[in-house]
Amino acid sequence: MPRTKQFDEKEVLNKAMELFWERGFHATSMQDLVTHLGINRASLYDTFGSKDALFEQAFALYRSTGRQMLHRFFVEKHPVKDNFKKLLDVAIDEAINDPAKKGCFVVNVTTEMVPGNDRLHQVLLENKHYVETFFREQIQKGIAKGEIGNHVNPNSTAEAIFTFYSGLRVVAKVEPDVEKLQKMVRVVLSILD
Amino acid sequence: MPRTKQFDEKEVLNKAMELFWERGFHATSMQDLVTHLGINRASLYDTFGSKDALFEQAFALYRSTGRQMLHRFFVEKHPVKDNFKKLLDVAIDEAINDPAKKGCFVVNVTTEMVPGNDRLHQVLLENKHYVETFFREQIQKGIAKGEIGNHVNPNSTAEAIFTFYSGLRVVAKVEPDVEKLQKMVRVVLSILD
DNA sequence: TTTGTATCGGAATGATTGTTCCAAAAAAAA
DNA sequence: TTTTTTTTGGAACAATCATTCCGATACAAA
Repeated sequence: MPRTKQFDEKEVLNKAMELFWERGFHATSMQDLVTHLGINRASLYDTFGSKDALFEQAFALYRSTGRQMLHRFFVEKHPVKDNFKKLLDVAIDEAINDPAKKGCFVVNVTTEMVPGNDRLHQVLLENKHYVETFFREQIQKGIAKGEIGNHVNPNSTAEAIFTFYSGLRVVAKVEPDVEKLQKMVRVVLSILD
Repeated sequence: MPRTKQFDEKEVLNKAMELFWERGFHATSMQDLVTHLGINRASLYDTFGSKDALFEQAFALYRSTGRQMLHRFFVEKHPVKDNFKKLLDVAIDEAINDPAKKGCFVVNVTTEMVPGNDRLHQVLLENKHYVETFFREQIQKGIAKGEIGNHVNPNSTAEAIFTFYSGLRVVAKVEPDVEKLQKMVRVVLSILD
């Protein structure tokens, strides 16, 4: 009986994610969204609820796809350090090739919404622990395989890489210089030696 | 002849800096500023011009005091690595002891205003080069004094520390855990060995 | 004390904010 | 074709946005 939706919900959410990612929560108005998503105001509210709810869903989509990519990078048979290098190299490529200079949505949300939004703060904390745990496990595998010396502290090193990664996505916004960034990554990854 | 100002301009600018630093540009309204600074709306516009101009002045104040602190940390007679450690330790202390969790104003401005504000982007680029140059010079001094091995690349290592520092101030917003942060710093500073 | 000028408090501006509402349109089922 | 349900377009909402304006106030020089 109901009329069919004239737009693809996932497609629209993707566009909303891009806009929030680029401009942030406060600098993106519902009018901007209506214009860029190409759907009606009422449809936007009917489908996603509110600006806050839409933002939350857009951010959830980003983290979800981010985790999928993360797992895709870490190929079991490759040396662990190579996998980390790949992860950082892709971050550099993204920074260089994105004319919009969006950076990392997670980092952007951290600096914009903490303090002020406890709900998102908790999401960010969970995300941090998830990624750090993943990194730690990878380092432990590397140690077990003999690729990484057992003098390396898996916990602190995982946290260090997570932190450096966050910083990389900030500074790459300011100066997206491939060579500088790559040389820098090489220096930092020496903590795995 | 003119009536004397009933407020200290520097004091007011400091309060404006704190508010912008904590909430960011877009989430801080002129009404918020009028309320928190304790001065009149008209006085605010008469003294600082506009919201944009006030923000720019507040951000300039932050960078100015930041540079002063930077130079104060690096005591010539101390080992260079100790000076870097002190810099990062103070960043940790600030993160732990600031209940407002403001983070770093420079990082916040980077993620909020780039892309979108070319003027601030240029300021951020200049700031990056300034700090990186300072770091590089310190590392070169360390090498000259024999404290740091000459296999260390001053340029890339300076950039790496700048990047890690930026990341530190992001993740410390999410999880201000002293011990974790300190252990992490120790790991990263091993790139100077 | 008078005069001239800048500050002050607060109202008023027009634009934009997020959100709601409603009549019209459209599509699937009867 | 008729009925039913939802989407759609756009107007309308009150609140808030940055900014301006003005009469009243207050202070320093004359």
